[in-house]
Amino acid sequence: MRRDPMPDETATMQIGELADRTGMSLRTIRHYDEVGLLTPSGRSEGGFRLYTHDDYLRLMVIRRMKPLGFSLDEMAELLRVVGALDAGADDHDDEGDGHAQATRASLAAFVDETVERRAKLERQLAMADEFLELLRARLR
Amino acid sequence: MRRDPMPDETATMQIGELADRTGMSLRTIRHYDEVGLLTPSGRSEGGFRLYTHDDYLRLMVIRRMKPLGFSLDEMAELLRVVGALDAGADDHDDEGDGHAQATRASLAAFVDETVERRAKLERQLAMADEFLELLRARLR
DNA sequence: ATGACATTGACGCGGCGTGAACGTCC
DNA sequence: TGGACGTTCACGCCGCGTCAATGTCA
Repeated sequence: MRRDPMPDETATMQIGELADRTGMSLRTIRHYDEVGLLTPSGRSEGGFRLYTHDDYLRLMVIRRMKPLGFSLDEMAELLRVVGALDAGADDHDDEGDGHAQATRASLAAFVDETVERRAKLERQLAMADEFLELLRARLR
Repeated sequence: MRRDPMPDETATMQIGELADRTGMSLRTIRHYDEVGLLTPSGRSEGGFRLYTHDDYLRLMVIRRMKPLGFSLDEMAELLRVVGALDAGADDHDDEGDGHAQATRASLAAFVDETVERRAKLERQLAMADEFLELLRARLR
């Protein structure tokens, strides 16, 4: 009934290592815990936050979302939706389950939002270029 | 001794029109006044802020800088430098004036900063794309 | 016992959003 | 005289940065 091969099945790391590997600050990671965006999978006896590889993956997803300007709440919601979709991935063939339907729908909505935000990012890049032109013109 | 042609030399507008034309909120424009980033060129008898076309241009420059994530203080400083450079534009040929030299130098520094920030924006765009891929993979 | 690493408060800050109460007047 | 437009407080919010005092132990 095992699934993964076996390399370091239960390996965990503490906040410092997670910070190094993701490039996020300690404070940021703790803040994500405070608001429930990224809750450590465990704690040591003494109370140290312990993060698994999955936690790491989750944080990397969050990191990729950041530039799009989603609020922490929105990120949490999106991750919840994706998770729900994965959880129900082993459903029977075309078993209606309108529940999963709704999940897919809201994910699709997120995709649309993301596309819009991506477009905005591109416009910002264009503005940045205009600005650079402007500055360089001054320098001759 | 006139310089500009003559269309509406002294025309001014109040904050609402400026907001419409630049796409910035009233609150934002007022805030820029509060912190000294964009001070209205005049006030009406009753105290209404009056903006000139130059004020409009300045705000448009600010707007283009925003995506780069400069702080309001940095923007003010940059605009000051550019202004100083323009003011001294009618100096004699190669008149040393090490003062203007310094101004050009700090402008060049700003250009470098801007290039870096632009690069960061591009990296963010790349992350956004990675994220979109990720989402779409979930949707099949 | 020491140092590297962690913990929980708690305050601060930038850049506005959002009223409320009130004055102006393109 | 009314309505559209403006004014000045002033508090609120988000996403952390930055101490400070203290505890843990990969």
